[in-house]
Amino acid sequence: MLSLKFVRENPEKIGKAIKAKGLRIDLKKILSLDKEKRALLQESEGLRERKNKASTEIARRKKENKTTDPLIEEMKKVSERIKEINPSLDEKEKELNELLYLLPNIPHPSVPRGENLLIRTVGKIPEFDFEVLSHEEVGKRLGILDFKAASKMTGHAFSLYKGLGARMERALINFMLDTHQKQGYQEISPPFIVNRSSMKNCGQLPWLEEDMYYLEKDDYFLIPTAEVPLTNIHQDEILAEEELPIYYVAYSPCFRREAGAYGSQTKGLLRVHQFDKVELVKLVRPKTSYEELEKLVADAERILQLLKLPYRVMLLSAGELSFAGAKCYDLEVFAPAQKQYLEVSSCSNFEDFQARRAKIRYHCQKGLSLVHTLNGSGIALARTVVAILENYQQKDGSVIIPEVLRPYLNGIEVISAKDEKLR
RNA sequence: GGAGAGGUCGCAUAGUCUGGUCGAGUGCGCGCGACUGGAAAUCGCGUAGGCUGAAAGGUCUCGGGAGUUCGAAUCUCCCCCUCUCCGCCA
Repeated sequence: MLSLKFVRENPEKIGKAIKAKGLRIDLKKILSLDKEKRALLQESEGLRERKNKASTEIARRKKENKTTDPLIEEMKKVSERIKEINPSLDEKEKELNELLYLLPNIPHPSVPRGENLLIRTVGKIPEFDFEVLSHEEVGKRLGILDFKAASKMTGHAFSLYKGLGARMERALINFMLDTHQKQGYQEISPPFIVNRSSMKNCGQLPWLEEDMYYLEKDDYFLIPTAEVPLTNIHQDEILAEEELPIYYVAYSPCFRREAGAYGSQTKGLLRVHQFDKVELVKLVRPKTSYEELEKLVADAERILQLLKLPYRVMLLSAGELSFAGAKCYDLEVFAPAQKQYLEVSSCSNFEDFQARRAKIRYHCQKGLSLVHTLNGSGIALARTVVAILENYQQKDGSVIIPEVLRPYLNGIEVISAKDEKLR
């Protein structure tokens, strides 16, 4: 969320951000509401001042056994006036607050206006002397992916991993957690269900409610990413400066309804309602946050480098930026059978947008300041599996297991249809 | 799910019965200072935030909300959370 003060002083900037993100918000209404609210607040506070003064006066007089009746009579009237004003003040405040929650973050000046910007391409795209199969086909032939079973027990766009498929999934999770943990991220195992305010704090709400799995009985949500629990660990806290920066890593399944996404990229594992992900979250001092963003990207990239998968880094344009993000790099892994790059990580700096909502502050020389929050996938699993199956496939239908994963799989080097025993 | 006890300024607690000099006492912690060769101990001062304001100040906040009252941390109602016991359960 943006501060009201900022909104008051920078309506043009916000207008631009709203336009870039394709939202419809009545900014003028916010500004006029703010004015009205402040006028009412002034009157209300003046009345309260009188009330408080009279109150202590009444107390004193009572002690001295003096008459208080005229004062009480007067205060009855003042209280009535306050009660007259307050409902409309509350209403205005509430309305204003709701509108404020709709405002997106402002893109950082380094964010491109038009197209996404290619920052770098890393790794070699493999060449095949045979026809490359899609991950679905590879997975089906090896018996490690079973979409039919998943759709029977649940529905469309769910996945089921079997045997070495399931074990590779687990290996990937452990490999990623270990790698990041060694880089200084503290491992967290959080709830996968969160309440409404945690979702609001991260900026998932109010715009994306339709994309969330919602547990109506409890007013809870299945997390769309571990960003939500991780970012909320310190909600409503004032941290000591020495505690920063804080780095967290967590594995979680991610639940997304993907409302309205039917038809686009829904084959196989490309877009599913539940996928595993290892997530990185940082809480940092504001002046270091852009430096920290670059390091975050590097930390996420390391996973792809160690897996020896070809990928590219994109800097998202203002239009592609998420609601809460100020700057975001996407990591996209190359999938040969798809003949395209797949997004496996978004690394964003939210500046103080989430921290303001979550009230995460720290003591600094100036007094109190909001922290900056960042997060990035490190990395999303389903599409990584796509990339492994497609990049590491061999002519005979088998798939070589990336070296770094072998220690997590009892040294197994290849997934082959013949090796039933291994599974 | 049932019964009980709680939720107060970093932590621990006082205040709630008996409404008013309580935005709130004390201890610990922390900061500054004194004492010291230096330190410990001791002593003094300071130490929650929001909004508003140039500042002085004003105002709001004692888990959240509603109510009673001239006046609510304190009384009433609803909700949330924590702890203990019981039930259920991996």
